[in-house]
Amino acid sequence: MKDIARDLGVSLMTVSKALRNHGDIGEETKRRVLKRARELNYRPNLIARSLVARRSYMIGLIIPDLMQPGFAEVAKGIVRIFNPLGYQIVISSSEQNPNTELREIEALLGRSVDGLIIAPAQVHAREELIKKLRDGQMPHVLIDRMPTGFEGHFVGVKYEEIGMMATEHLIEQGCHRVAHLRVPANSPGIGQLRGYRQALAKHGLDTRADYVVSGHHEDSVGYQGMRKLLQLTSRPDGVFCFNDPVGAGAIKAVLEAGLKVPEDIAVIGAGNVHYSDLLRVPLSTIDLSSSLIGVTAANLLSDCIESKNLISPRRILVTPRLIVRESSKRSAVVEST
Amino acid sequence: MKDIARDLGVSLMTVSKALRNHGDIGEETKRRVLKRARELNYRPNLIARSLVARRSYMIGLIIPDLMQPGFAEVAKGIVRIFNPLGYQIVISSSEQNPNTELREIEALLGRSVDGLIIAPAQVHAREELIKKLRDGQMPHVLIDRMPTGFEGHFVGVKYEEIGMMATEHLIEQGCHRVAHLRVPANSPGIGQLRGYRQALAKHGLDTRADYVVSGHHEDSVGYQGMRKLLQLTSRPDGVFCFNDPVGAGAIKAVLEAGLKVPEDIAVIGAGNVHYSDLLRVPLSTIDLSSSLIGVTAANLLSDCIESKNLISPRRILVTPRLIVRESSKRSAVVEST
DNA sequence: CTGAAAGCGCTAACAG
DNA sequence: CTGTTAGCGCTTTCAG
Repeated sequence: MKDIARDLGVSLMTVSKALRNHGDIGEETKRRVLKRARELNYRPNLIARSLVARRSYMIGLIIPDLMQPGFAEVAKGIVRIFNPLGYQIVISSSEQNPNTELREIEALLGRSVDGLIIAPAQVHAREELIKKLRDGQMPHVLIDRMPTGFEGHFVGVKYEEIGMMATEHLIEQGCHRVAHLRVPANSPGIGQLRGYRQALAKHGLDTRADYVVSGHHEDSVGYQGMRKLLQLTSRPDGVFCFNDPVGAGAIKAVLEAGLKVPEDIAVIGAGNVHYSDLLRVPLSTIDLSSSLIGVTAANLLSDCIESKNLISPRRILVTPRLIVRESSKRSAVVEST
Repeated sequence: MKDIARDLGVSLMTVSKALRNHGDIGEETKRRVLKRARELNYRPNLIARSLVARRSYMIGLIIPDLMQPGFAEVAKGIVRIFNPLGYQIVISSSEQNPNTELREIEALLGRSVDGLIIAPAQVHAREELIKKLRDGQMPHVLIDRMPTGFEGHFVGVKYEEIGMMATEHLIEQGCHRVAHLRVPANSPGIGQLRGYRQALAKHGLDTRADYVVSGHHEDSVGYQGMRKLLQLTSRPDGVFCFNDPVGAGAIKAVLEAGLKVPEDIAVIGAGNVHYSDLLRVPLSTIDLSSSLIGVTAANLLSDCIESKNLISPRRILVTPRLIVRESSKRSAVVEST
């Protein structure tokens, strides 16, 4: 920049203004500056600009795990909104660890990002997290899980509605003994369980404790949990699974036992991972619109950043969508009976 | 920082040094500074630090698509190496578009990232890309695809070996008519095709043009392509698929036609996406160790950044690994015959 | 329309 | 061990 000014015999300021076409500048001068800049392959130093402008045009994103398809989708949605707006995304992974999460937030704040989007590692967020966010003046939006005690912007899914929708669908397909395979201790899981119970109550069905099986690892709970259910004297005829991988595992267990899906046992998952269509039995599921969550959160955050006066906390819940595939399609059976 | 200095009656420099425990500082003074810093909830401004240190502790990462499981895995590997080293990752998506890619590189350079990891959008990279990277003094590593004419660091997979390995496996399982379903026009695809042909040649089998079916969309080529193959008078008895989704589609088509996998037609994919085990028929595959690619690239880049004198270009090829599941397991059949 | 002065928050290099 | 001086690359403010 100094070089350009020297070469053209004008002041630094003139160049600076020309480069940002900041009004008050001669047409002719501007053209000359721009031309020389291109020749010199000039590239503005965003770091310096950030320092004085107090605006970094960076957004911090913290998620528990990049490889969980849902979060990758969320991230993609966010990138798609912010990149064109001239923002870059700084991504960190909390690895499901609240301490790492806190450390990464700290690092992002130090970088003076313009805003923060966080998918919290835990429902029971450390008080520090809540406090740090509340007291700081950093715009932020939480997504996916809503930690207890948090009062700011939030974008998520109606997890209860997922449970409700899935369970009700099974009931409508003629299931009378609906079980639930779950991974406990996270906000989605709790909401889904609640929805499951509500649906049962609504249709006058019993909630049996042994029909709810919890496991710790997504990978195993579907298969192992289903095997447990199969041993019950009063075997369930429908299973609502926490997510699609669990559902896939459940189907595997049912088929291995020589039973049929959905005739003997109907199965539904949640998340609509894109391969659900290719399973042994195509899996019915509830679509969570993760990408929409990302987009919505990004737009909300962008509003917060632009608007001078702060926006009062908004809670946006995206509506889940039922997707019916083979694994729960019993209506034909019911009709022909 | 100024506040701390004032409060303690010391100079700015003293504070600065204490904060970074930069030798030459009194134990006592240091403790006092650190204490006051904590009280004031001081957080160093990394932007300012970057400006003078000419080191941003940020790494730029550009990938074609966050949602492709392979790239998410790569990204995770990179994050896992760099976060603990105090680096943050700025992520951009090229959306498979060379222009966007160029624009994002430009943006990242402007931010003075310390290094760049790029999974190029195209094999035939724009000359601009090559030139920009070569001429700039920005450390960089390319991954996954190696653009023609590029001469810097590269980390990828031996795509030929994938084709070779998969095809040879099918042959060893007793297949004599091995077909290949592919998505053309990208570097992995070309390498795999070459490996496929080499394997056939090595075992004295014909390469029939109608056994190689190309499609444009991953989602459809597996299913549609397989249907084409099934109509051939001399039907193949083994199919090597470009990746697992294609393989899953192929299996679907075979089963629909009333044939059995692997007895009538054995199928193998590539990529080892984690659900391959849950398909109608568990899919054999070649594991690409995407995570290892990320880790390797990150380590290499980190070396480049640390070392003063530049490292001569390195090409690292990760070795793929055969994973045998139901979809290709015919040996039992062969043995019992 | 153009430019001179001051400073963003921090640090490297040296002098006390 | 501590402090002074200078400046990173850019922008804001205000005076020509």
